[in-house]
Amino acid sequence: MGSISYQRIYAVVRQIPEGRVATYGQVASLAGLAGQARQVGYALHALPDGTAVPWHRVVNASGGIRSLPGGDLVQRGLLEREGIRLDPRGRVPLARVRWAPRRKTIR
DNA sequence: GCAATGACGCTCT
DNA sequence: CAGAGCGCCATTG
Repeated sequence: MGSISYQRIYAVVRQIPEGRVATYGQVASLAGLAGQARQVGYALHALPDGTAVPWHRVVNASGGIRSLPGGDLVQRGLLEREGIRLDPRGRVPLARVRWAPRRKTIR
């Protein structure tokens, strides 16, 4: 792993429970990187496959998915498998599945 | 060390 | 609702 920031981000993402999602900005704040939503995306992009980090539970502020070309389909599938139905426009209903952090994270 | 890049976010048009 | 512009800053060449 390249940097400590990445570890902070992974630590937060790893705490997102099944059936729930968080936005990049949200993760950034929880990781102590408020305003650096980009870094979160960057970190997840560099995330090696097979890691215990539920990267698919992280979406952008609009509930939309982007990720890699074609990778968005994978993420969509993983989310639906957790019971998260996507909107007609292919977006996550944040109003219902947005993860509410337990105080200091880590329960 | 500098310049370009980027799984984003927010505001204005 | 779509597009454009600006901010924020670690990682990379």
